[in-house]
Amino acid sequence: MALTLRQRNRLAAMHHIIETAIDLFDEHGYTAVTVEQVAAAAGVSPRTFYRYFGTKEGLFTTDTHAAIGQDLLAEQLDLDDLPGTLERIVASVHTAAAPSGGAALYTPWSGVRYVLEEPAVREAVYTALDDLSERLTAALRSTGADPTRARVAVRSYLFGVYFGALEQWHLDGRVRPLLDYVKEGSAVLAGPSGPSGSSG
Amino acid sequence: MALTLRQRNRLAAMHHIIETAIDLFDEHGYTAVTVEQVAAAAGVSPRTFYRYFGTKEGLFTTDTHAAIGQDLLAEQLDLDDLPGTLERIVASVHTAAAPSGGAALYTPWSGVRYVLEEPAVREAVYTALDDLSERLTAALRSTGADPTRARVAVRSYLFGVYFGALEQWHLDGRVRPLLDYVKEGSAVLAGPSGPSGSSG
DNA sequence: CCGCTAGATGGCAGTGCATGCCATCTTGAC
DNA sequence: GTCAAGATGGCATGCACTGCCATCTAGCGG
Repeated sequence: MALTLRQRNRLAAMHHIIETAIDLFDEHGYTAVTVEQVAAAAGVSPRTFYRYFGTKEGLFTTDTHAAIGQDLLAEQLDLDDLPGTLERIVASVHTAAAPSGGAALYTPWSGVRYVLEEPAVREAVYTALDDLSERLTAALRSTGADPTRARVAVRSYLFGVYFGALEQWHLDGRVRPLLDYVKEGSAVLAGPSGPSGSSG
Repeated sequence: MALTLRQRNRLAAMHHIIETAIDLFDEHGYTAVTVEQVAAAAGVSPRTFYRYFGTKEGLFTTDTHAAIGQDLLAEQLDLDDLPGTLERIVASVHTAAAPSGGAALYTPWSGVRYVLEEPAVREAVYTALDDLSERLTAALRSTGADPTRARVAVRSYLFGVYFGALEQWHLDGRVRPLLDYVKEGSAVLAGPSGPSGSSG
């Protein structure tokens, strides 16, 4: 591992705070639980909480394994095939969340409910998607793509296909695989008749 | 007019507060100006400011002519032709903002800079788009459209085409008409080859 | 084993956003 | 003129978040 002891302790503490916070949220509701209460329950000071996550919503938007996440994205990214990239990443995260052999390092689905149902968290996630959009748009433009086309395509896949599929998957009770929704969403944009709603 | 005296006074006061606020923002910056300062400069109490706009960012997301806005949307809305709907609304707002004969009731472009450049405002606008997405998705579903297809299509047009076009238009210095960007954005989604970035 | 340096943490005070409550004032109907 | 309803202001409060400084700990060299 390329992480020092301090870095590993930090990540462990962050995961502990996240799990403690979600337990409190499940019991009392997101808005009713204060950052001070989360920090106290997790055994850290509020000041440290803010140093870790920046904001209360940062619990859901901070990439707690930034190194891994960056590697995964860089590894799967294909700017000429955005739907394929999205599907591969969703597939990777999904298998990682349901491990068959090793221990799950991190279960990213425990907080999805708050991402979709809590307005403040949802808002923060939009900002995170916004940041990612900007980076991907810049990357796509560096390959020679038209600025407007690049911007619209990236944003449509992230805010439209990805977030839309995630929400519909959640609303439907998480029965069918998320990947099915992502594929159907990609088909909406790539379909020969365009994304007009008249073909439902 | 269908508005009572109280309603007209309220709208006039809101417009006055908005203009006062933007003047202060232009001079000192958005974050450096407090709600208390805006309220004092506009001659109202902070409590009234919050009753009008809900939040500081509500200055940019509150529809100050809700009745007119709703009429416009309902009038132009065609669920079978989302790109056409978007283009007609953009065209309407643009002509309203550059009046040739009568006086401009409202200039919606004075605050666009903050919508795109100020993170807190941008975030709030995302939530406003999110609300609109939900309403349009519900309307589209009521026509028999597939849930996932409806959700992805609406969100792609609002977050991808509309917001993306607005941002690129702003980044390019607002030289070409916004409508051009919207049309190009719509073409990205409706194009025969799909929204992949390889055709730039 | 002992200090030293740098980074991490905690405590504290302060600011600003936002809301609830109640008193006061204005509007508009009778 | 009277009265109810609505709009406004002032006050108190809670919570998110930040800057500042003191303290503690990890990790390294002697």
